[in-house]
Amino acid sequence: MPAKTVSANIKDGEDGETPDRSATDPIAALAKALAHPARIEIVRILARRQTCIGCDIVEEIGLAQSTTSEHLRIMKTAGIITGEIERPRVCYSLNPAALEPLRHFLGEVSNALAGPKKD
Amino acid sequence: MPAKTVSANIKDGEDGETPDRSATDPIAALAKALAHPARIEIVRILARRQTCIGCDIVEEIGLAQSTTSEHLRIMKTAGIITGEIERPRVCYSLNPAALEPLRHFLGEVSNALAGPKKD
DNA sequence: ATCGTTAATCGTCGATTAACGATAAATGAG
DNA sequence: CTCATTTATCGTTAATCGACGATTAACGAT
Repeated sequence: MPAKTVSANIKDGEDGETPDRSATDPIAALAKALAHPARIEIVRILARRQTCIGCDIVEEIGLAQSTTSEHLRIMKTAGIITGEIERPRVCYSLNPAALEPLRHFLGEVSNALAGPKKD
Repeated sequence: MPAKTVSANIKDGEDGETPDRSATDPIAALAKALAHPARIEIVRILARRQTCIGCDIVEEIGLAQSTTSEHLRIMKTAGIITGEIERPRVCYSLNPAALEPLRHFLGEVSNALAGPKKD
């Protein structure tokens, strides 16, 4: 049995059974950025008060400042939030557009079983 | 499996700052179950051919059988897929309803910034 | 110039994840 | 019964994650 690793078989546009993760990786990356209760909570906070927030997030989620900063960094990297510097504060805002690929994916999945008679 | 989440190491009744992750945890758990390219790919496969699949998934995603089985287990635990035993095979199916909380959450987030005319 | 506030970063530690091979269980075929 | 097929599970290893405290950087105010 040819055991191929997930990353090893992504070489070029070779034929055969190249799983083509180029489309699935961004979705997984988005899901990963949301895969923590504290980060979901942060998104909720930012959705509630769409005005930028500073260190209030730290207090509200009850984790250490450094830990919270790390969660913010992860979501900033994923594009889910943006941080506008306003020394010495940073105003965080939600960027819902970044979540669109994930939303679209979930919609596709639901549709696939709802009406697969389409061609 | 989620031994200690954020809410686990927060003392209760300390200063009345209980973040209440009871609503965010399920969302994060769903995101976590999707937070891997191979699992996204599996969902895609099952959405494409809504008929149950067996070991074809193993071939299609190109990972070892044991690794694939683990990914299937994770998504089964999250309720995203179901596995009907049909010895010696297992027919996997998608359960889109399980993704509803995550879909709803993403919708809420988008709406929050689209129409925050409420106060 | 010094202090206070706010964020980001570094280093560390324990827990979890992801991957694999090997093995076991269950069943249909010969 | 024996073999082939398919899946789940065990044990292991390397990598990543999540949390924290301590430190640093950048300002505004005194």
